[in-house]
Amino acid sequence: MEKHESRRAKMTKRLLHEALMELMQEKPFKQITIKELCERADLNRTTFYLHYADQQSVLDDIEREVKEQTLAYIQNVNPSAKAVDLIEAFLHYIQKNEVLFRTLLCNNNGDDFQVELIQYILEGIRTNLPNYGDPTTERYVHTFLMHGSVHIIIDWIEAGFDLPAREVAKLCFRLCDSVRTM
Amino acid sequence: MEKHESRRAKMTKRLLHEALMELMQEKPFKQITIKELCERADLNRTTFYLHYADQQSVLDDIEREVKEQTLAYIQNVNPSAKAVDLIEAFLHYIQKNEVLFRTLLCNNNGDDFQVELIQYILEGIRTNLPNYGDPTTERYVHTFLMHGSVHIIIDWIEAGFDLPAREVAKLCFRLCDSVRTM
DNA sequence: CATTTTATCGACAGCATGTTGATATTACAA
DNA sequence: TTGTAATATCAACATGCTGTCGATAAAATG
Repeated sequence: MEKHESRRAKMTKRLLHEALMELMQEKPFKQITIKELCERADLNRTTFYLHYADQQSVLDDIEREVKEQTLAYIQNVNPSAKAVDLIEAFLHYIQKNEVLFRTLLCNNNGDDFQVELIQYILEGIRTNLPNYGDPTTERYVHTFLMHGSVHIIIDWIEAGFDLPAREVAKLCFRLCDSVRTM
Repeated sequence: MEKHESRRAKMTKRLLHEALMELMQEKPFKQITIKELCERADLNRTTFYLHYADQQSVLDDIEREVKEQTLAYIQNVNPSAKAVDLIEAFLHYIQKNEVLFRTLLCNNNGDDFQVELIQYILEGIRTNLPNYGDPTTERYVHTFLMHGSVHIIIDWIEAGFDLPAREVAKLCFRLCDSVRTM
């Protein structure tokens, strides 16, 4: 009775995850009701409450999984690779899971997943940041670089990958570098 | 009968605006109900539906007003001022209306007001952007600079204005400039 | 097979929603 | 000032989603 709590339960959660992702491609997250989510997942509404409190909890769960899987993917890349190569690997991973990332990143669901994910990834990659002596200035520069990079990636997804991943990775790298040597 | 549709109506809308801003300082926008909003504004719920369809419409109205007023303020600054001075004027305006901007900018209400406002303002100010020949690259650089600047400003508000407005303006300007000469 | 977990079902009260019709109040204009 | 149109109020109603309950059925484990 250690793991069999997770035989059917995992399947149920998976059904809810898939149903939510489907619905999020059809309408804004705020408009999705629990009732509707259960109908799509073909589950009784009572069952929902055995696993989640509300829609946001389901989304949180999905986002947590995606973060973990993405980081795992990046870490499997040759760890001696340069920063720009790691960014490129990240972008390739996004391309391979286009619908997933488009759904999660390319609209404002009211949470901070956009920044959280990419910050999570980019901070693992983090190249040396500029050192201005003043920690306040450094904090602002860091904010600037992070959010700038985040939105390049989001725009890239929204534009249907109109540049090769390598070009985007190089551009991000150059932009951050130009600030470092400012 | 041309403008008297707006004598009491304007007041009603103003009450709703104020009530919403109050509530948004107390809880996330998503949790605010129409019923609650009307109670706070001391208005009958039926009256609400004479003016707005839902909470988001009220917020849209507020955001539109703030955009207009902010732009008007910026445009009253000496138009021969340098870009960095216009940015500084913008930041001073934010400081003078701290609660307002903190409420509207410093949480994810699920709309795109953050970017819209600041992009709206900064594009009026727009200093020459780098010219790379390639319009796609230019678009990405523009995205990078805009969102980077937006979030410096948001962080600055959240940090309780821990730098003088002039310093933040200069920092934004320098960061954008370092990219232009990249 | 027996036990525990998980899923289903029907039902329920609670609450916010959006609308309606009747009525009162307000603002403006003649 | 008074009449008229616009607004605001009020009570009421049907509707839909919510969260919870108890009882039951199905499924997984050992």
